[in-house]
Amino acid sequence: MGIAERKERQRAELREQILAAARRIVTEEGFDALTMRKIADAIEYSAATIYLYFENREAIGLQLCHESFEHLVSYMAPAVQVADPLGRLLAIGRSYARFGIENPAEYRLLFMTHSSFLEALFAAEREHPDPDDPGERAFQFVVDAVRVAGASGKLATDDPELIAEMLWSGVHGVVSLAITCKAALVSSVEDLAETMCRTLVRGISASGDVTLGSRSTS
Amino acid sequence: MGIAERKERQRAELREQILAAARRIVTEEGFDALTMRKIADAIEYSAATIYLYFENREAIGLQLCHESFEHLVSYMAPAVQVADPLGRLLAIGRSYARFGIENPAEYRLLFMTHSSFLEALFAAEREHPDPDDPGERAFQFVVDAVRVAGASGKLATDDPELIAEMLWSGVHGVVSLAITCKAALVSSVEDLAETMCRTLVRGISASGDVTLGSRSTS
DNA sequence: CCCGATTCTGAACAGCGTTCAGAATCCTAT
DNA sequence: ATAGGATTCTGAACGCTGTTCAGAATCGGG
Repeated sequence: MGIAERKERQRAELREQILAAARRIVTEEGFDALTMRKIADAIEYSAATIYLYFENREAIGLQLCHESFEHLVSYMAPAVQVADPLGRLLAIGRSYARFGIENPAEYRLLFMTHSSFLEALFAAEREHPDPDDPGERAFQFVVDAVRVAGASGKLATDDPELIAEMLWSGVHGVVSLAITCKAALVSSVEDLAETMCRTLVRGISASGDVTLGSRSTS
Repeated sequence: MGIAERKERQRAELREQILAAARRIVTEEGFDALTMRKIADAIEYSAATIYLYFENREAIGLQLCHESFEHLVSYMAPAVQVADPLGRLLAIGRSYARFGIENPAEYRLLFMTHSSFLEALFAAEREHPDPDDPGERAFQFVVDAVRVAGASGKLATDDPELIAEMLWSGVHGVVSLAITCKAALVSSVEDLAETMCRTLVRGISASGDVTLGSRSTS
């Protein structure tokens, strides 16, 4: 009964084609420009067909988000190799910023979309907790790093989640502001991100002066 | 010849009605929900009439932005009364965050809209420089405060604009993240904003320990 | 009171997400 | 081989969007 397998495979393939077309459009023109009819043209099917594979436009965006979260994690993961607790936090911040700068469309989709996919993702996570969820992994990754730094007595404060969210917010601020309007900033995104990471790490460290690794330590 | 005056007054009044209706819709439902036909219903004119008073939907948003910038400045202005340079920076950060938290729709319109009114505002500012422009005033306000702190020798670094933009980015990160998805944050926006302001000021200050004013110093 | 200028509107255009009846295809069972 | 049910696909439509424009209505100076 290889027929059922083949049909399922074909179904999965078309689904993948839809996602590929959608991702291309989002990357090139942004999520607002993602149109069902545009996808339909790209895959050479009618627009109505897409609804046999995805509930609606939102569902396509959500799936793209899941994949982009994996992408983000792949940027941040290497930071665990940095042994020094504060250095690791610095490395995480830098890699997060680099992801946003190098993949603005994905970043916008993940963290800056009006309909807020993040909201939907976190709601889903709350209903069906899944430690393997990339979003959850990414956040826990930061919290853990803060915990390690706290345990080593190098932090001035002791609220891992608060500090993790502050670090996230700080770098997010740089990236999102740069994406929303580069014109409003005189400094380069790179300088801004680097300054932000260093300042935040310096601000949370127990001792005033911190030995900050070289900038290439991303 | 009071007729011309009256006509002009009536014209200005209708224009104001359009803006008032638009502001109400944006505040209650967000900019995406701002529809020409919705405004038309509210002011009891046809949708086409609006185009006699504004070039397009974007122009209405831009005008609302100008007014919201004034609103933002009114939040930050009192911070000049804080004499201590670092305390003033702290006060500015707090008041900026408070504006965003208390006026999320306005904040979103100013700094988080896809079409980026900020971009348009800065482009206009660049063509016709106007020191009285609220946006320009707001940014210069922060830069000046950083300069004062730098001149008093209380800063570790010496690049006023870079530092100003980093401070802006940091608080913007907190506010925008909270607006995009409160659900993703465990900490309260208020705690996050306060921690961010304190950490950033601590991070840029020359001496490690900073005497931070009480939280009510907004 | 006329007539040009101003002000306003209904209808239309092209585009959007989404739905649905029906056509087309495919696979199974006889 | 073929009948027929399930699956897959599509064209047309609905209601919505921003915007344009010809023409109607009003207004005010001469």
